[in-house]
Amino acid sequence: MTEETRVRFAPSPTGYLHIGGARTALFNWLYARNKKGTFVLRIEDTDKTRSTDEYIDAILEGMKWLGLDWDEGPFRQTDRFDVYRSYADKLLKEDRAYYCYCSAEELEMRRKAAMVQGKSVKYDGRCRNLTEGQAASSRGQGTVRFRMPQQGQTVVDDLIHGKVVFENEQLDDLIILRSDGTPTYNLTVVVDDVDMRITHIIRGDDHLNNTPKQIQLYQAFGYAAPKFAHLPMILGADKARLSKRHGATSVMAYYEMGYLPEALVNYLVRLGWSYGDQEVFTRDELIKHFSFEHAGKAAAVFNPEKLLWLNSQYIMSSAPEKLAELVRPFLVKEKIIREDEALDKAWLAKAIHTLQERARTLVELAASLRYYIAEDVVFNDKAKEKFLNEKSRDILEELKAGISSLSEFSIPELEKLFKSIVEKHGVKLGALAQPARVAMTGGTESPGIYEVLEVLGKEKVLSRLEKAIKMIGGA
RNA sequence: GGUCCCAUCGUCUAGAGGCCUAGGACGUGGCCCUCUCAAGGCUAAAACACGGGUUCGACUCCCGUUGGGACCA
Repeated sequence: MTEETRVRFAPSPTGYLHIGGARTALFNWLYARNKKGTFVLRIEDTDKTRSTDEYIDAILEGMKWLGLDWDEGPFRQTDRFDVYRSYADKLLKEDRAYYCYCSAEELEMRRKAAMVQGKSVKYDGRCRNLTEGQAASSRGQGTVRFRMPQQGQTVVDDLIHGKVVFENEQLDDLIILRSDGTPTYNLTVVVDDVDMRITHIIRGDDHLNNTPKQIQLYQAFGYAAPKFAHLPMILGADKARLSKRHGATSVMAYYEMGYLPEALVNYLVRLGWSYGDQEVFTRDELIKHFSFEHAGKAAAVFNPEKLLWLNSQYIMSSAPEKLAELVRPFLVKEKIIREDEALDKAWLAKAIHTLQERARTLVELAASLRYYIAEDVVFNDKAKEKFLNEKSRDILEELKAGISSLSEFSIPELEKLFKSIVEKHGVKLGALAQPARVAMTGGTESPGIYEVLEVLGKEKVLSRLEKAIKMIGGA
């Protein structure tokens, strides 16, 4: 019987869920779902000065929006200080760890000296073998260091990079407890991963160099090291690590900009993973096909253009009824409807159906819904000048007359009417469609004119034509 | 500075020695469709960092160089 797969996402609540974190969470989630394993969420909040509850909520919110549900947690490291302490005590008792009384200033000086001499800047082991007497003199304010083996090699078994070999003599006697007794990152992460029985550690490759030290800690505690998968970093256009100055990095900022979570997920997963030539995936396909065999090793540049394209693909293929729900907050935000205003769902879906292949985001969708929903048309000056003038008055009059006497207000009937008017005047369809379009929408870009008219309905169409004709007359 | 990682079009990537005249996608240009804008279709330009090996044969394997990145901080 094979062991259950257990993975975890372990963010520090020192900021919102950002793109890089979301990608790490996503790969963990996909791996867990693919293996029918367990996805654990752990909040690494030991840095009390920078961690806040607000950020914890923000991270959970981001994960929920992306649809990354976890099976256990969220656990908080601040609840577990006693556990870390007991693991450290165990190492101390077994002489796998020792007290170190070197001050931060001394260490800094020696580090600099080592760097100048071109030597490895690791701890020089000064307090490694202090006698009881030597130690007793300053006991109390020391840090606790892990006694790293100095011979042999440590091998990281990585699902993406293969076996990565480190010489143990390069490994530092890392500090596991600070002089105030608080645990350090390398201790908490190993203790938690041991306690939570994590089988696969999937995280950014900025942690690869910490891994051999953690493996040694695992072994000191008497456990076999888990498998690792170190994901490449996500970079900005300038190839520097993605950060605020590259624009939106918070996941929820993409919600605000009108992105669908499916699009972001799809984009993020393709950043460093592929499945042949396929670009667009359903969630089930992602879960089914996901594996580290197709994961890349190289850092990837975040490309907002491609994300936007993917979003437009998802908007195009979404059910209008679903988009109607999703676009609502954006309609409110754009002040197109009031917060308590009800809209006819079927009608809204019909309107959206005409717009979904021209809106790349929900924000754009909301913006173009304005001319369907709002009472007054907002005219674009150039469009008005070009198409609502003396030249178009007669033909618009005729259109208005034709429409009011139409027995059936439908797309085929409207099309017939337009064709006959155009034929009679000996002009191209555009000579009628464009003025009509401006009269209906205020601008020159819209869905097909018959669709626009049909969505608006006879009454609104007639009143907008009336208004346009009046505007021309008054000019 | 030491250690580790990485390297295919501008970007994301396919490629597990002959299938490569290096494929797809985004973006960009052109054409078609067309009532506008989109969508869609067709099409063009665009890459194996460099140098050595190994091999009958290297984008693919090995070594080095260069360049990027991470960690130690």
